[in-house]
Amino acid sequence: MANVTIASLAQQLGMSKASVSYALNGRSGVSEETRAKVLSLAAELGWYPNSSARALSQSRSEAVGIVLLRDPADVGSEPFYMSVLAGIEAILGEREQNLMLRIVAPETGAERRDLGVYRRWSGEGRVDGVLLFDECRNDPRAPLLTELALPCVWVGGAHGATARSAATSVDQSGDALTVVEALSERGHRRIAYISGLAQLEHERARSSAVEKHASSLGISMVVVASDYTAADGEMATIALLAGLEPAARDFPTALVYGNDLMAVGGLSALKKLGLSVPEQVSVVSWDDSIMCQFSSPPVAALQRDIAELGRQSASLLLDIVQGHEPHNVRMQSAGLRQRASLGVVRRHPNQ
Amino acid sequence: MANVTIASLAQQLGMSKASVSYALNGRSGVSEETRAKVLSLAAELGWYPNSSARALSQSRSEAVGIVLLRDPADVGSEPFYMSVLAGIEAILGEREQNLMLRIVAPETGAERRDLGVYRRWSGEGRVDGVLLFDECRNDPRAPLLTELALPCVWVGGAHGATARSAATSVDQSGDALTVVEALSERGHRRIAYISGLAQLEHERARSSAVEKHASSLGISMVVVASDYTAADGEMATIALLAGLEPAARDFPTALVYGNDLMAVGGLSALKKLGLSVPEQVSVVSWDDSIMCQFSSPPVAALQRDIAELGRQSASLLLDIVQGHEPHNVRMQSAGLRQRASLGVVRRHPNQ
DNA sequence: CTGAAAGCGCTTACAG
DNA sequence: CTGAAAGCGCTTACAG
Repeated sequence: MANVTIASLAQQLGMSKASVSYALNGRSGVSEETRAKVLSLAAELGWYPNSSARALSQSRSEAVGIVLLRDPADVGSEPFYMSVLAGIEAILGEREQNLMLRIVAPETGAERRDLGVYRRWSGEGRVDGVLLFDECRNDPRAPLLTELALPCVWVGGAHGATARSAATSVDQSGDALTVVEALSERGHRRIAYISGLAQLEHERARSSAVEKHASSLGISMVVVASDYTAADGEMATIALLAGLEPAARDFPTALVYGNDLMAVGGLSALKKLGLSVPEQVSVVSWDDSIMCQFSSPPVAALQRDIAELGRQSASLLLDIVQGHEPHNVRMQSAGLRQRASLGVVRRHPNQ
Repeated sequence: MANVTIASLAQQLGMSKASVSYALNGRSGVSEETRAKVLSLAAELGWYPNSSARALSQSRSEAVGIVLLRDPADVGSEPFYMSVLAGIEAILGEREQNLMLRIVAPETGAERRDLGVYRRWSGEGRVDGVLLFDECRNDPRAPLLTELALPCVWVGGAHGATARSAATSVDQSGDALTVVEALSERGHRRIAYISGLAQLEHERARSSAVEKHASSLGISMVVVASDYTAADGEMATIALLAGLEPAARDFPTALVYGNDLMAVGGLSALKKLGLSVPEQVSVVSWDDSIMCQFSSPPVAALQRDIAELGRQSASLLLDIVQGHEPHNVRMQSAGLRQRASLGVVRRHPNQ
C-alpha cells in the first residue's frame, strides 16, 4: 500500500539503503549480482525516484524554465513559440529533463512581471536554468540572472557568453542577405522592412543588416516598426503606403515583414488599398508558417528552422547546467522559400 | 554566502525553526510580533521556501502536468493549444502553481508514448495532477490514471467525474445548433462536416450533434473525416467535391470544418476547384483564430472561448488536487462570428 | 563490496 | 506562545 521507496526495497532485499541507491544509480560499490537483484525488484514494484527527495539532496531540480512575457490573448496566434517549444521539448525529453512554463502578461508601465518569476524559481530551486526569449536593449534579465547565478541561454540572442550564460545566435546578416539578394535579382530597387518590436535586439540586428545589404546592392529602403501582430502589421502597411502612387519613384515594390502574422496583415492591407500582389507589390516574411502557405497569395518566407533553434538552445542550456563552459552557438542562415507573393518588377517607362 | 534557509533565519533571530516556519506560513502558534520580525527578516534576506524540501515533506509538488501527444512539426501551427495553455497559465499563476509541459510525438503503431510520462510523473511525485487533451474512444489514460490515483481533468472531455477526475465539457450540441441554424436561415439544405480525427470523443459528439440538428431542420448532411491539418483539410475537400456539379442536388452548399486549419485548407481547395466562396460554397469553422480573420475571404467561425476553457479546466484540477469533490463543469455554448465566407444560397431554378 | 549515519530544507505532531 | 525532535526519500562521504 505504502509507496515503494529505496528504504522499502532495501528492507525487502535485506540490504542497506546505500547499496540499493548505488545499484539503482549505476554507480560502483555493488556487485553486478546485487545490482541485478535490486534492479529487477525495483522494476517489478514500479519504483521511481522521488523527484523532490532527489532534488533536495542533489540541489538539482532536473527542470528548466521558460517565462513568456506576452499577452495571453496574442500568444495563441504566434506559431513561433509553439514551434520552438516543440524543439526544446524534443531535447528535454531525450535527456529526461522537464519543462516549466509560465506565461505572464506584460505589465503596462510598471516593472516587468517576469523578473519576479525568475527570482522565485531561483530561490525555490525549482529550475536548474532558464531559456530566455526576446532579448531587448539593456535587458533587465541579464544583470538579474547573473546576480542569481542561474544558468541561462538567450534563444536567438546576441548576448555574449558569460560564466553561466550563452546564446544561440541567429545569422541575421546572412538571412538579410538572402532576402535582399532575392529582391535585387527580381529588379526591386526600393523596399520596406516592417519590423517587429523595435526594442528587441534581433530586430535591431535585422534592420541594420537589411539596410547594409540593400545599400551595397543599390537598393533604397525604409524601416517601419510594428509589433508582430497581424492587426498592427496591417495598420503599419496602410500608414506606410497611404498617399503614395504606385508609379512614384519612392514607392516600395517589396515589403519585407518581420514575421508571418504581420505579413498576412500586410496582405490584407494591400487588398484594401487595391494593390495587387505580386504585380504591384511583392511580399516576403521573415518567418514561415502555415499562414504563409495558405494565404492568398501564398507568401514567400525565410525557411528558418525554428525547431532546430529550440533544440540547440535546450542542448546548450543543459550543457551549462552540467557545468560545461558556456559557448555561443551560431545557427545556420536560412534559405528563402519562393512563393507567389514574390514577383519581378516591371520597369516603369520613366525609369 | 550560503543560501538563506529557515534554519539560518531561526539562528539569526534566536528562535526555533518551528516558530519561523509557523510565522512564514501564516499559521497560528506565534505572536504577531514574532511573526512580523520573521517576515521582515525573510523579506530582507530574500528567503524563498525550497520547493523540493516543501514538496518532500508535504507530498505536494505544486505543479500540474500536460502531455501533448502531437507531432512536434504540427503543433506549432495549431493556435488552439497555445490559447488553452495561456488560459491554464492564468489560473496557475494566480494560485502559485506551476506547469510542467511535455510534447511527445505519437508512436506509429506501438503503444502510446504519453502513457509512460504519466506513470513516471506520478511515481516521481513531480506533479499533483494532469490536464488531459484529446480524449478518444476507450482512452487508455482513463484506467491508467485511476490506477495511479493521479487527479486529472479531461479538457473539453465527455468523461464522467470519478473519485479523482472530472471534465470540462463543451456544449457540442449547442454549438452544433448555432452552426446549423445559421446555415438553415441562409437557405442551405445540404451541408458537409469535415471533422477532425474521428477517434476523438468530441468529434463523435459534434458529428452526431450536427447530424441531429440538421435532420430536424430538414437539412441533409455528409461527414468526412480529416485530421485537423490544413493539408489534409484541403485534400478531404477535394475528395469530397471532386466530380460533383455545383448545380446538382447533392452538392453541399456549405462546408463546416472542425477547426481553423482545415478551414483554410478548404479555402485553398475551393480555389483550386474554381468554386467561389461564398457565392457557390459557404465555409464555417468550428474554431476561430487569426487564420480565419485574415484568410480570403475571412471565415465565419464559432467564437469559442478557448482561454476560458483552459481557465476552467485548471481551476477544476486544482480543486480536485486540494481534495474537493470532483464535479464536471459545462462550458457555455458559443456564438457564431459571421464573416464573408458565410453566404445565402441562391435557389436554383430546378429546386 | 557493504552498512551505519549525516545531511538536503522543510513541516508537524508533541511537550513544555 | 515556543522548542526539541522526527520524518519526508533520497545521496554521499566515511568506516569497516
